[in-house]
Amino acid sequence: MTNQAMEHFKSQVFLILSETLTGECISYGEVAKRAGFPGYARQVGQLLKKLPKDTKLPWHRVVNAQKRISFAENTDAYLRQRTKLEEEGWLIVGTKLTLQEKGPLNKAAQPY
DNA sequence: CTTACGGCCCTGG
DNA sequence: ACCAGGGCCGTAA
Repeated sequence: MTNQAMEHFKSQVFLILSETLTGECISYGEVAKRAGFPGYARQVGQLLKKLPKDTKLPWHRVVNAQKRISFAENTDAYLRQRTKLEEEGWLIVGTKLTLQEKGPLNKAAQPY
């Protein structure tokens, strides 16, 4: 991939990210696909990894294709993501943690 | 439910 | 040029 393509890819990823709303979640592969680079899921991960910790982008809304957080449970990165997702209405369960099945909330953000 | 494998494609040593 | 290692993915057992 040329540098220019990378730049494009990068900006597309950030754009897509900025467009994912509260209560939604998207997979790495899906982001790559929408960005016009199917198969570049791992690159998406690498980009997110470099985001400044004070970023406004909702990096936590990106999970793997199995709807699981892609961090080991013991890590703090895992904890940060989990906390954020729970704040947005997601239910995270089990030792291996799974995200709630029913897609984007739409009307779900409100607890009751 | 779980692990194992092959394929994926950039980074950094 | 080589190689190892990732915020991955799909399939198969």
